[in-house]
Amino acid sequence: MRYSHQRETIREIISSTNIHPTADWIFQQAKDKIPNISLGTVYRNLRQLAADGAIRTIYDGSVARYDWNIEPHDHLKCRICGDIVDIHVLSDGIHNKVQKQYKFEVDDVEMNIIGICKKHK
Amino acid sequence: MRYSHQRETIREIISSTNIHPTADWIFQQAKDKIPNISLGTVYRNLRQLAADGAIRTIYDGSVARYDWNIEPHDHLKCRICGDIVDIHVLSDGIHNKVQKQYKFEVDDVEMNIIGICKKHK
DNA sequence: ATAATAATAGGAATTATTACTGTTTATTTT
DNA sequence: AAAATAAACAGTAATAATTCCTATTATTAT
Repeated sequence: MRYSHQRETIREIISSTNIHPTADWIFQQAKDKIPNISLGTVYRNLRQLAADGAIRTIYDGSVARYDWNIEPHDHLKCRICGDIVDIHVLSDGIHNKVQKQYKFEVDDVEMNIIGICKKHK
Repeated sequence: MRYSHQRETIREIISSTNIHPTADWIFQQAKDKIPNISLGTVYRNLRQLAADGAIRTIYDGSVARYDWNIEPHDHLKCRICGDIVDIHVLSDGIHNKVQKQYKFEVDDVEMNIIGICKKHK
């Protein structure tokens, strides 16, 4: 993958936040640094970075969000404020259990816990 | 919620399969029974049935699928054939752990395990 | 410095989903 | 049983997220 200023900018934007931004949020931020960057460029690079394992794609309902944290972890999503927080609750045990019990080769485990965060209850 | 023939047909179609169908698949099936049913009707009823707790909405990447199984359970998704299978691996322990550790009121836990099923490895 | 080609901007196209509107139909009231 | 009410409908337009296309630009190897 050849170097590109646009891609590096996108990578930096994602790395700088914990909000698990959408493509459009990233696009808005990127425009401050590269005024004529296009949305297609953002999407193409997000796809490439994810394929490359540099970032992780997470799904919030049906909209894609991006996470710089590529370590195995889970998400807590508040249905009042929409905040998504990284947590780690899943043990590696599940990975092995599924592998054996269902003869299923596990590549990725995505767990999203939806509810109400402490600020809103 | 007033009775409707369309809604009952949609409910039956979902109940009759384990493939976790998309709205469009349900629409195609429904047309065999009600030739002039419209896609909007399918979407409206899916939303109502889900809000009512009669069916569950699951997200396969960014497309919505529907599941008649409303008991707590998890999903195994094969990235070769796309099949989604219901499993139950998550203990209630996680629910309680999150509740206490993060003071987060858990409503729903969605876990999707992505990998390769035994037919394809 | 030049050639080869990956990446870009800008816009059109696609896909999934929701919103709108005049009509139909299930239920309630008379 | 007929009339009134409003929920649900079909058909279509609109929206949102994402991908595709094409002529141009930028990076890298020679």
